[in-house]
Amino acid sequence: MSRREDLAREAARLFAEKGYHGTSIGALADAIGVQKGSLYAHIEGKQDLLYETMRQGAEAFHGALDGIPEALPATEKIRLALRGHLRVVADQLELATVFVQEWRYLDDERRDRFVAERRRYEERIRTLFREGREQGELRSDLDENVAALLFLSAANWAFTWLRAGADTDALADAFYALLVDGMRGYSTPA
Amino acid sequence: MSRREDLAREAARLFAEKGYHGTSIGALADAIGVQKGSLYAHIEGKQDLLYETMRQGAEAFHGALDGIPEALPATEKIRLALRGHLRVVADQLELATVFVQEWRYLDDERRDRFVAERRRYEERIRTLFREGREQGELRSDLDENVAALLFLSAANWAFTWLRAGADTDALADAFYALLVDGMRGYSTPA
DNA sequence: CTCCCAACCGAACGATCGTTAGTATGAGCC
DNA sequence: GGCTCATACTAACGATCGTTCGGTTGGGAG
Repeated sequence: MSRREDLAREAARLFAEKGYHGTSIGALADAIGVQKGSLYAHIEGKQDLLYETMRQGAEAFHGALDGIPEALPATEKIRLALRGHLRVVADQLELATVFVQEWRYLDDERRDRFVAERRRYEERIRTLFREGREQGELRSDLDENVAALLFLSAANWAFTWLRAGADTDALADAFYALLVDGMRGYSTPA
Repeated sequence: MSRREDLAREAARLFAEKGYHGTSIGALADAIGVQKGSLYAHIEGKQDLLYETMRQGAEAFHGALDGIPEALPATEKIRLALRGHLRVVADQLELATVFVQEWRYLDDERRDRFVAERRRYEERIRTLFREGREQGELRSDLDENVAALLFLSAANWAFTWLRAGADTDALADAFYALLVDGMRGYSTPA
């Protein structure tokens, strides 16, 4: 692993723990075991490290969606999307934490780009629910906006309670079952 | 409104927008229209302002739960709890934003107390779902932990998309309907 | 052996941070 | 008029911030 990657990883760890503004370049240098001035051989500035983290995060989350076969039923794609999202969060908890919490400290231009990327992700999720309704898998009066919002709430909040090593597939399936079948009725009638 | 309350409100606004570490005492003083040294006639330190915000937040959220009659069916209490939570978020968006995002910057002792308060809130929600299951309103195989987690995810994520003035009761009911009846089956069979 | 080059050091920069101290103003009360 | 008290000002404090820069180091390539 290159020194630059070391740096980015340690930065993500500290940003997740103390926040972007709560993490000083000096503290980061200490964590690496180097004088703070030395960091500038690898980065242009502190913003670089935040941006790098966000870029990796966006890639990871979109990548998880990309791995889902287009041909599957919409409900199955929803289940796999939830699995994928939770897996990314658990596998790269610090990355996910920064991704959800610290994006607003990107400088203006980069923040705009980030928000656009996130919108695109949300739209991909919303599309799954619309698809499920239109193809008769989900109830015909389903509001895809509310459904997607509930999905994304569960997904985006996961960094607060998920721990590395958790069985994210089982957790995702539990969430999925609740979303699809509800808390009142009995599970999937045959 | 007292000067101190002005200060707390403006601090919450800035903390919500820029984060605790991203908001300087100087910027806060500017927003009030006063020299930064003058603030110390009203506060002991910057931490005070954060703590004050958290205290108000905890009070608001617990207060919303307190207003729910104990005698109602569990499912109805769940619906009202969701209504209450979203109403607090929409009515005091900046307060809620700081409450969810900035609590980790409290100093150690206060943070511990905050986390305990939040745990208590989560436990109150979990209890509602357990009650619903035990009294036969909700399915007998319901995992109250997963159910409460889904509820709290929707509730805690709301600050990111809710806007002041929204019809939070309608939104809460839409969430509630989805949670209880699911996305697949048709709504409440008669 | 020499040269290169990435990595790092050590010191310093100006800016900004949260906080303190001493003083001034002005309204309300006796 | 004298007194208190909340409010605010000005100036400065030491600490820390992100960043810059000239010099040093050490291992690999030629």
